[in-house]
Amino acid sequence: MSAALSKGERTRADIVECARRLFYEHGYDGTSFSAIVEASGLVRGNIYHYFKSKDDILKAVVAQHLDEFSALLARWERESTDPKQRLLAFIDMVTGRRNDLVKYGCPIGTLNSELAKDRRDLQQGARALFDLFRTWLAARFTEMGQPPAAADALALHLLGRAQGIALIAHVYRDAKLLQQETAVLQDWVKQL
Amino acid sequence: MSAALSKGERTRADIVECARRLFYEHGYDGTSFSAIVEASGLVRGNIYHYFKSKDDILKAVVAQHLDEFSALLARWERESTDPKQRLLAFIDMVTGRRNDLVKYGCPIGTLNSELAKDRRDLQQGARALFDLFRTWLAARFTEMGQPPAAADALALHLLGRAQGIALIAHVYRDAKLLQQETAVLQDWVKQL
DNA sequence: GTCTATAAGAAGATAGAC
DNA sequence: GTCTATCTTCTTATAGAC
Repeated sequence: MSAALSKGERTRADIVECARRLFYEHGYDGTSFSAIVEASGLVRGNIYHYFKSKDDILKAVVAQHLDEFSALLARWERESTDPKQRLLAFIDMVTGRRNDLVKYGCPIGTLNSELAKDRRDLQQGARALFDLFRTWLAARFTEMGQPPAAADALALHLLGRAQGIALIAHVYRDAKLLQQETAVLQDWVKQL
Repeated sequence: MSAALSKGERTRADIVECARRLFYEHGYDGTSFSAIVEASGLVRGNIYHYFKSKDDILKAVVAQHLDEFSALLARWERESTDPKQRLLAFIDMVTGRRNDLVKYGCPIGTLNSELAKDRRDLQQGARALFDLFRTWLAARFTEMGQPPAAADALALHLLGRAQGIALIAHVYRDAKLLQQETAVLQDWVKQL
């Protein structure tokens, strides 16, 4: 439950939301500052009033992602107490977002992949999004009786499988491939 | 066995090799034309004598990749007639290249991932690199008695697993994670 | 908090001399 | 085939009026 936003806070949130969508659809480097200007309906100077640089906007976008995914993970924990069901909720997210995944790839994976090559400073922040899922998934495997090291390995395994599926589906722009592979991943979870 | 190259052909090949390395290490968009100029030791105008645009250089880089990977696949076919051993050769490539994979990601995966967002024209050419492996891997599953549709699905599954491993290892810059996950993938192949 | 104007540099690409 | 010089456009960022 968040408090009502002041005008300034609303403007700031609007900028972050526009940037989040543009960064996802076109990549960080592929999104010019002017594109954010146009999408937000504001003017250049105004945006610089809220953020001192484009890098700064990305940091806010990553923070927003962290908030939203944290809320999602909390919801999955509320919706079921069975660790397997919780893991399946993770896979359901992948199938549920298949249209965007096919068009733009995984928002976390493509962002980290882009930043990892030449913007390691920014990637370090974006990697927190991986850590969020990695930790949460590992906790589910711990619930299933796995010791810590094995739980972390299984979490990374699942995360990697999901990333591979998203990448292949993105490269081939094919939702059927995504469905086909998530089914295999579901079977893997069920037989654990 | 290739014929000796003329001076012009050598210069052209040098440009492609410099660009290939830069595109891999810094991404396509992250590599400026000036960077290719400096790395090749030539001057701007000279490079434009061989390629009419930066996009054109990328197409030549993709073509070179296709040549090299085709040669690699042919070698794996010579080195063993057992389909499982051939699949394991594919995984051995991943572990063998772990240092570069950790630092720069998969040359095929990161290139396609970058281009798929906003340069679909170029990505279409780069996707041929995925098709090369997809077709070759599917042929191995066919050798193992799988019908065509299943062989293709298994090929994409293996390709996706390898991509996921490369991405995770790249994001965390961790060769141990790569080793850990390739071991799991080897086990999967062996139990087929 | 909003806006205009502009700085300062880097990008890809071209023309034309040698 | 090699080179210098330049064009145009786009980039992020800033200064300062209102």
